[in-house]
Amino acid sequence: MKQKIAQILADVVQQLKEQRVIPESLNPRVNVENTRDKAHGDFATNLAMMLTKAAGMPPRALAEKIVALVADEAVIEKVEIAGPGFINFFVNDSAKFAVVKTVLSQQGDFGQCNVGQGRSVLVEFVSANPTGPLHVGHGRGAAYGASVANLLAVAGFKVSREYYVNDAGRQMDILATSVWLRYLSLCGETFVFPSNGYKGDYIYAISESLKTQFGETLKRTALEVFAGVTPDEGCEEGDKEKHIDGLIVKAKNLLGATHYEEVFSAAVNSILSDIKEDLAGFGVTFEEWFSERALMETGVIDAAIEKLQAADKIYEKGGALWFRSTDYGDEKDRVVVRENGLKTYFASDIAYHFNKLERGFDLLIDIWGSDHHGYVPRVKAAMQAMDTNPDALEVLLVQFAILYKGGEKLAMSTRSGQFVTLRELRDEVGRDAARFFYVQRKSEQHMDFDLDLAVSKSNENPVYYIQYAHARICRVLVQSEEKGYVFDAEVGLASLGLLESEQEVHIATELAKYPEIVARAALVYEPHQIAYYLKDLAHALHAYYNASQFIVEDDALRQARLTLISSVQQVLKNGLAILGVSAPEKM
RNA sequence: GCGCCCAUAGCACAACUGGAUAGUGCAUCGCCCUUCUAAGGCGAGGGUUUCAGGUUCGAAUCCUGAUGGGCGUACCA
Repeated sequence: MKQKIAQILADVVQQLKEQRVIPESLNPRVNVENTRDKAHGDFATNLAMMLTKAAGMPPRALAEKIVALVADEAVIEKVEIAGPGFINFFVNDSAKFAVVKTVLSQQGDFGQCNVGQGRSVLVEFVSANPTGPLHVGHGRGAAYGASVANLLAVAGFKVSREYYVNDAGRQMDILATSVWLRYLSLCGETFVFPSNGYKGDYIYAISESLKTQFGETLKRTALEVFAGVTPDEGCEEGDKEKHIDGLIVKAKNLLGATHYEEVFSAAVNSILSDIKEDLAGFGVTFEEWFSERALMETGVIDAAIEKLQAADKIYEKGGALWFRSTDYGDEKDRVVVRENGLKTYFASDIAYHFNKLERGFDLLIDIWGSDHHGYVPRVKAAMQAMDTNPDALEVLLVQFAILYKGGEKLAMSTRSGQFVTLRELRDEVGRDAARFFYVQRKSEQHMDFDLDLAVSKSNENPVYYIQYAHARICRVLVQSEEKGYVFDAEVGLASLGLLESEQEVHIATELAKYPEIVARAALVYEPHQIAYYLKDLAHALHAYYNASQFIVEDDALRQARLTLISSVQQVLKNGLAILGVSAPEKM
């Protein structure tokens, strides 16, 4: 309907050009909007106001000229000029109900569009280091990323979801060493655990399975482990960083490469499989778990550095290799290979993003915590230096959720082991409520997450309001059957003309908005728009439910009403699916 | 210091990306269950969109400045 009006207006613009009211060269964007106030009709355009300058006449006068040119269409009841020069279109009620048939014939496909034009997109999200369980801070990125991916898929993109696994580097060595030290405790050794080690309970769990698997073959005495290592902080001349690094070296030397590797992979695999399970339980799945180690071992990183060297984008200073990111507007140049010969995380990332494009994706979407925002310019710089288009990368930043409990702000640190895990949140409020809660707001908006509220008053979560609307429809349809009525959508569709109440017309109007909401939300990566839309649609349904009885004796009227609400049921289901929320048949 | 993000009702957030009288939920107050689930509906109150300028037919939205908050500014990951 909206497109139809846009088409009519485009024709009008053409005629205005022929009449030389506006210059031939002008190509105005024709805006058609859904009106907020029904007094303004169903659709409105600001065309007259936009062209007022080019035409050299006041907006209302131009509007009159435009209205005179609008072709007669059966679906349009009347056209009015209002306010400063808006042109309002009033659509026939019967035309509004046409959407019901579309919904019922397209079913799960209703709302799909082709703004993606089949372009392939890689959505990388969560990508939390496998050094511990996911906490509620990761939850937002997970819920947002999964919804964005679903949204893009519905909007006609070919979507792949990927989790980048940082299974290399110092943090992983700290993890492996922490696990090994806990294992030594289990073997009866006593010592002070390093302040910079990982202290969560899950470390013990891994150590225990290590002990089950290897017995005491990995045991070394605390004396030989700590001999010659820089003391921990708190001691004289102590340094927590040097302390843990010293322990890592000792772990590697005392265990030997093979055994160290066994501890290392036991730790990573255990945590990673826990993360996978956790995310799956949250309804978040990935086509690919991309390993940083694999990137290193297959020489992709070295190849990337060589490519940059060949392009003269790398220089040496102070024993380290630097990338000239300032050539591309970054604040300063960045190290890719450190003085000690180790490559930085940034080096991996250059190679990783290059690799993504080499895999043939047209668009790359990275979802990062907003604390990484300073990282965007250097990655884009690298892409440019690698001779790829930096605009192919879209970085979506997600503000961290600030947790409150009992009015207090909660500090979160993986290292200290004191945090609320995503799993705990799910256990407390449930998957649906958590998924919905996270995507209710714009991603770059700060979010206050009051745990007490989430737990104690979970009924306040609007997700129940939407699910309730869906469940109500399901129950009505079931009860209609139980009363011996046979639902026949064909009869219902033929009888839609009987529907004329305010609530019924409103529902039809809402249903018709869904496809364009999806398209718009997808283009700007804003799943919260779907959440808000679903609230509106649920509200329209609840209002209707209270105003009219659906299961009535009059066969045609009953069929018409049931047809209308079953199309609402379908759209609620489609929308909730994008958000990863279930559509229960009863509550 | 410099850079990025944010600021809307008591609270948490929307506002079709520049449109008409700024909306929704919670909270507050009043009404509606012998009728398909009251996890619902109907209604009321609540605003100088942080402040000051600017751009134009028109600004919560764009520009400049100020104020307040978050984050970043590593040869960490």
